[in-house]
Amino acid sequence: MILPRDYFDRPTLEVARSLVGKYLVRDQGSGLIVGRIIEVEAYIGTEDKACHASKGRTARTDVLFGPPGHAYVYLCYGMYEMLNVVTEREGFPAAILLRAVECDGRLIDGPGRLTRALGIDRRLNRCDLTLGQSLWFEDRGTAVPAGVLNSHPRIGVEYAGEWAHKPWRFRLTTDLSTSRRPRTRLSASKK
DNA sequence: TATTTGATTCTT
DNA sequence: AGAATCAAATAT
Repeated sequence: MILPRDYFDRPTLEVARSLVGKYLVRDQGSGLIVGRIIEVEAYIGTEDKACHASKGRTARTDVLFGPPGHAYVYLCYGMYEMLNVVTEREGFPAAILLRAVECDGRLIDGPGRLTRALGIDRRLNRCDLTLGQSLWFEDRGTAVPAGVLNSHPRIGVEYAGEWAHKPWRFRLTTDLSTSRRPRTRLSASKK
């Protein structure tokens, strides 16, 4: 079942937690790429200094203020495309960053790697993700067992002051994901 | 108009 | 510890 717009029209933390374990499906015309969502981060409102919408409504952040269920794709560090899905009612800016998926038994760990693996770039910015075209989310009925969903502080947002340590990153504990965690994470703790 | 800085990843 | 690489934000 394709996740409909109503699914994303809810409190962002609720959507983020429930999105882990769901599936991200990419259609580029030559077969589907399906990834089970392992890790996401929530960015919520203009108060959240880590959220791009904290800078106000600009050409870049406009999509965050729009209706839920749309893609927010932007370039980071000059080389990595970041995929987000917009949440909450129109007028309230919030989104969820897709950080890791499991694809054909392989862990694709990192938002830049994820978009590269699925062939996602800024051309998909503002696309409706509830139509079942190009890119969408699916609930395949697989339940996430209790106790395997952990929350952590978000990555790379040390500049965000008190907002930096909010536990708005959600990650599934799997055999795959526990094997190769840290390192790139530690380097992000620099100023 | 110029400089700084990231929702990162890969190499040394 | 540093490079790669660029658009948006901020300073000038």
